[in-house]
Amino acid sequence: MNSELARAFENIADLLQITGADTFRVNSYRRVSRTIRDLADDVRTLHEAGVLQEVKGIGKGTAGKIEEFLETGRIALLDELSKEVPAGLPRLLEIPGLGPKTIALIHSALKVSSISDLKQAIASGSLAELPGLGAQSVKKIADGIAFLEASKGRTPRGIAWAVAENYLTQLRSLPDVERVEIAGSLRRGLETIGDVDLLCISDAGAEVVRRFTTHPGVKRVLAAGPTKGSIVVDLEGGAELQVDLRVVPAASFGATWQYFTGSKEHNVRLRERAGQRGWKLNEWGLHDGDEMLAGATEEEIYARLDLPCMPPEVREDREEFAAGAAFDDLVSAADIRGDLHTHTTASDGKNSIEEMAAAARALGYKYLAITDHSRSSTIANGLSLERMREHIAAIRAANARLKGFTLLVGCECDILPNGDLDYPDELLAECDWVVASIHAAMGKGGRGKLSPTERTLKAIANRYVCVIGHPTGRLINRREAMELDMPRIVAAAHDTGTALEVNASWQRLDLKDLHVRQAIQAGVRLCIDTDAHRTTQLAAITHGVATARRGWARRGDVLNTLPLKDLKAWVARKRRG
DNA sequence: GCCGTTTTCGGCCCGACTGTTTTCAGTCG
Repeated sequence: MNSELARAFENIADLLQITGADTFRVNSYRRVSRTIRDLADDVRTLHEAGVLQEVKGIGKGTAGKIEEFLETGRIALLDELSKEVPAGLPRLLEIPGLGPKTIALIHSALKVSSISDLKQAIASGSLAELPGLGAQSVKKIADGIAFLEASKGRTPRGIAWAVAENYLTQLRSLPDVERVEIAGSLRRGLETIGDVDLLCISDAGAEVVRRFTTHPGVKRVLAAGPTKGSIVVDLEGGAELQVDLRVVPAASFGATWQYFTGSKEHNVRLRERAGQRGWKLNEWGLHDGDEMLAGATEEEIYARLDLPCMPPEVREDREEFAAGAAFDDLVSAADIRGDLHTHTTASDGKNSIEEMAAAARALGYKYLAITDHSRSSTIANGLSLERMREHIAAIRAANARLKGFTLLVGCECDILPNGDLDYPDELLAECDWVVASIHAAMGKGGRGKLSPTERTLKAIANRYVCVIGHPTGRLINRREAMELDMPRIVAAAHDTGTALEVNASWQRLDLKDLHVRQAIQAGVRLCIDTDAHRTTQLAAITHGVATARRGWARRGDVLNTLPLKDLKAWVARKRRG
């Protein structure tokens, strides 16, 4: 219900924008849309409790429209706007470089109402003849269409991260470059990225930008000036990704880093706060008239505004400005003492038990759970009862050869379509650690089959199950999450003391940030695990940590920050029930 | 459309860049 309503308000905002409505009114609808999407509770619940208008950003007008939607399934304003504006027009807003004013112009002057119409108008030359548009603008729009069609939406963070690291390394090797950092949504830990933002301190801006834009991997150069360079690179599968570089003086680095890290909504709040004190905040610093109050570091900017220094992952204008919000003990990668979901060659992994253990040790871990697939995951070479018993012995033997590091015997046990676990309790009892996951039959259930929610609840009720692996089953940009009743699952996890996983694989990031927040607010423990199928994937823990931090997870919320002794005590308590 | 320790009207974040202009509008982050 929430996401449906959020989409409706987003549509209203798009349509209003094209019809030339007041920007502030448009922004109100966008804000309401985002607020509803982020809501932990169902809007219907809030409506029935009569507290809808207590939510910040929802006023009399939008509350009325929510009510209208709940009662009739429609919103009259949206219906009217949809009649007025051709269906293909809002899609044009997605074209970079093309905004509402130009869209309104080309629609009224040329009857353009879709991307294909627009392409024709470009080809025929009629677009270039419109007032205010010239050859350059038309080229920019044509490039924007090409980019939109190639980029296929947002880039998963794992892919964007690799691109960013490549350019970081290149830039850091240049002379006259003092510092280079990642900004933007990548720094904030988002699961998908629009473009990569890089920031550097240097006195030789033009030369740095020249080296950046002439790097062998560059496909197109969008801009190249003394302080800014912008390029497009190719990704696998024909997709493209934009990378922006900005060069700034050291005195402004903190302000610019803060500014280009965003989010936009967070920055708006921050500048409002500066304004309330009679100051001005921009990308160059925090100013009182001509006097610069802060700018070299982010810490001093937040401090001058009487705020805790906010970790990038919480800068979303959710509740981080609320009084008393503190972020000192958010979980960090350095807190993680072991990985509790990994695979070996015994099932579908690429490395041996010993190799995985060595790689985990190299990361500074104290323990590692080997959790290969259970018998029903035939496609993943799941282990039969007999093979699992041999595997248990092999893990124990490997562990006996290790000093100062512990291998835990585990399994990733399938949750079957009827909600039963794939191994009998006697075998689960022989394991130190049990991950239970759904891998097949992820549809709705029905015809006597259990729903994913009911299957998960049944698994949670088993005392040997320590954690539910990748609970929603989504694959970013490839497979939708299962339809789960998350409040029920979170409540059951809390009641039974079962943990929920934050799967750190960048294809999954499951639980996602908002679910993390729901879970920890209910007092549920998390495990941040990589689900590594090879040694190199263990390092991806950072993506899971970022996701957990976006959900405001503290060190104490995450089981695998515990020393081994405490972790084992936790398992023992869970088994006693 | 939302909001209020300048509170029911009149604000609502800010600057850079670009391309088309001859003083500025549109777009972006």
